[in-house]
Amino acid sequence: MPELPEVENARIVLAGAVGQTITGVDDRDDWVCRPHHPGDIAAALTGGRLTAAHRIGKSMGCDTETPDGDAGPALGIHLGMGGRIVVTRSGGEQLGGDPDRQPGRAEWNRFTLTFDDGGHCRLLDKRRLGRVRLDPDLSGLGPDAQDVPPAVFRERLRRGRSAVKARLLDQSVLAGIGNLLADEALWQARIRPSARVQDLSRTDLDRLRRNLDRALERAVARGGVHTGEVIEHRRPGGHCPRCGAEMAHSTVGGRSTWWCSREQA
DNA sequence: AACAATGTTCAGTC
DNA sequence: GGACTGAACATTGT
Repeated sequence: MPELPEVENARIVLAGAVGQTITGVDDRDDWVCRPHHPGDIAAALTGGRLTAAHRIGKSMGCDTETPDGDAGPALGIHLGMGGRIVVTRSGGEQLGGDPDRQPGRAEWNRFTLTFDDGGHCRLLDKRRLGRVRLDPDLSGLGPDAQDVPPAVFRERLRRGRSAVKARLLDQSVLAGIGNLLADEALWQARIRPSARVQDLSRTDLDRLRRNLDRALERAVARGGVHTGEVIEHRRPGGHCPRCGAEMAHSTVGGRSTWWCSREQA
C-alpha cells in the first residue's frame, strides 16, 4: 500500500507515540533491520524517548532523545511494499492498521517498540520488504512530491530522456510517488506514461504537476492511493472511467502500467 | 503452479 | 562516469 499518502497517514499514527519512553525493542528480524544485527537497535534506543515523527517521500522516522536529554539516533522506517504502522496506547486504544482496522496477523510483526506506559508501536509487514534502521541516509532523495514549485518540477522532470513515468517513479527526482499514483496522475493529466520527457511541453509538465498535486492531496485525505479515480480500472478488460475506451497495459519504467488508449495516446 | 504485487537496490549495458 | 534497464529481494494472493 505504501506510497506518499499511505506513509503520511502512517506518520500520523507514529506521531501518536511521540513523547513515549522506550522500555523494550524487538529487532530480531535481521532482514528488516539490516544492516544492523539483532540487539543493535535495542541497545541504541532502550531508555530513550520519541520526540518527533517526520516523513520525506516514502521514508519516515522518529527523532529520539537519550535518557540524559541529549539527541539520540534517528529511527528510520520504510514500509516497503506492504508495511503498516500500528500504535497501541496504554488504555488499549489502537491507531493505524489496515483499512478495515484489522491490526494484522502476529507473524507479520517485524519490529516492535514497547513503552513505559504499556503501549506499543509496531511495524507489520506481510511481504517483509519494509525496513527499519538507525540514522538512515536520505541524502539521495529528491524533494518531497507534495509542494514542489512548478519551476522546480519542470526542471527536475525534464532532465534526461527516459519515459515520463520512469521519471515520476525515480525517488531521486521527486520523493514519494509510486506505481499507482504515477498512473493516476498521468491519467488525470492525459499524458501517455511512455512519453519521453524531452517531448513534453511546458504546458504538459505544468498540467501534470497540478494533477499530481490534486491526486496526492485527495489520496492523503481519503486514506490511500487506491482511492484514485482510475485505479480500479487498471485491470484486464478495464475501461476509462471518463471516455469508456479500453485501458491499455504494458510495462513502463519496469512497472506494470495502465493508461487510456484514447485520451493518453 | 505460475505469475504479479502500492518498493528499493544492485549488477549490468550503453 | 552518468543514465538507464532488468533482475533480485521475501512473501502473499490470485
